[in-house]
Amino acid sequence: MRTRRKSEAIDSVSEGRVGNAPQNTGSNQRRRQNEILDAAAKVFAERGYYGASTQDIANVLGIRQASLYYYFSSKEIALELVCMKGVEGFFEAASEVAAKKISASEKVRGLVEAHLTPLLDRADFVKTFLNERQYLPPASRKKVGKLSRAYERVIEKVIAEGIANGEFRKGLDPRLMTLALLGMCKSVASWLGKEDAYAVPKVSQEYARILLGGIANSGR
Amino acid sequence: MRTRRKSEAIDSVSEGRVGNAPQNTGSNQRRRQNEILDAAAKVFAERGYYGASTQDIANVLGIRQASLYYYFSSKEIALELVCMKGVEGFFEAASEVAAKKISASEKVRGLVEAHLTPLLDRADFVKTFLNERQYLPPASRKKVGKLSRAYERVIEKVIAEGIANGEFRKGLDPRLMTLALLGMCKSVASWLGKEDAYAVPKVSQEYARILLGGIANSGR
DNA sequence: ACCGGATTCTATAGATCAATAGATAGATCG
DNA sequence: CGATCTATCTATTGATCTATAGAATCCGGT
Repeated sequence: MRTRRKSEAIDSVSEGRVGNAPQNTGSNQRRRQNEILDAAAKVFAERGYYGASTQDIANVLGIRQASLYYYFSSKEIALELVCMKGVEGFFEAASEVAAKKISASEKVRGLVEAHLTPLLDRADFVKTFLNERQYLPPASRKKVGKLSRAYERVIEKVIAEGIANGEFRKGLDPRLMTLALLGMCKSVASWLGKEDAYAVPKVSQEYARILLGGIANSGR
Repeated sequence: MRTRRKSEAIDSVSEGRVGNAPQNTGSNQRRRQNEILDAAAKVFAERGYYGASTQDIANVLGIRQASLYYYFSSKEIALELVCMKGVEGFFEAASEVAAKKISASEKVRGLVEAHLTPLLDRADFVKTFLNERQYLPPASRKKVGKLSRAYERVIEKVIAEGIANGEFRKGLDPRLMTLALLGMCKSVASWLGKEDAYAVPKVSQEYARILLGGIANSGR
């Protein structure tokens, strides 16, 4: 069924309760919700939002497909939550780096590292955010996009700052540079773990170096 | 229906005939096939392979869903053809650049340009190749992956060559650098047309400059 | 041991999807 | 004018998908 809504099931995300389940005495429910989200993230990251069925998610958990709906009122809401968890932290981490009293170059290093580090422990959420957010319903996409754009603006500002203080070259376009940085980093999610010679610390170090100094042999 | 096959419909791609249609007197059929492919590419690029229905493709063309099967025996084959058309040319164009008698730096510039230029007139095919090839059935994925890896090797070789002749710095990892270049370029497909301040020539010039010299203000 | 809420299950609705079968309109050519 | 080929149509099949309804089970507290 594509669109049908009549019960009092909660459709939007609010106060951690997502769906029509009553709150529990302890935090068991919250814990279980996170397990379900983990499974959803895994399946979304692996097969894409439309390629993944709610049945697939249930299979990961070893429960029945319908049982998912005790926790989530729709597949779309699950996607929204996974995407939010995939993007949240990016803005904060980047803001922290940007606020530090270090050179713009060092900030760029920090930004790359901050972008790649979440791949270590939340890869499925990050990948889903990066690749599947386009399939969110408009309202959710707006919410996620807002966070996303704020994050981009932090990066742009660091670049602009570096240009202003002479650290970066004059003609550089902050927006285009931001897109370049994000593009480079985004693609890491797709091959990390497959290209097993490369782990996050090495990649972030090397990528930052490329962005800052290029590949040319300027030394000696 | 997911898997059903019993008629003599042609399942694999061979000699331009894809499906069970008899060949035409003229090239009308070939032309029509390309129109259908264009529509499929458009829809795949827009909504993803699983997010796009054969009905969507038919709607673009103004014909009935079932009519598509006169030209293509399955949705998967259409995806394979779109992906092949999206990747074909990359290897050749890159090989041409690599064979030129120019410096490695100029080759990198040429490689970036060669990667971004197809976005001008085949954006939907390229996007589908980049984002949807993962959903190909194993046999097709292998075929596409082969071309894809050959392309990557051309880039790696240019980088390695530049390191060997001292143009690029010593510690540089050709594979990682290739992934960086491809990542940067791949992401362009997702925002080109939306970030309307940037067109392909400007982007490829700027991206090549970032890769080669970085963003640092080394001059003066 | 029992009660009541929490959680999962069975069963099914209703919709959509890819693909097939066969009919039919249109063109081409004798 | 009739025959054949081309391209599209109508109609349908069977699978699969999201979501709902309501029954069954589990489990902690008393």
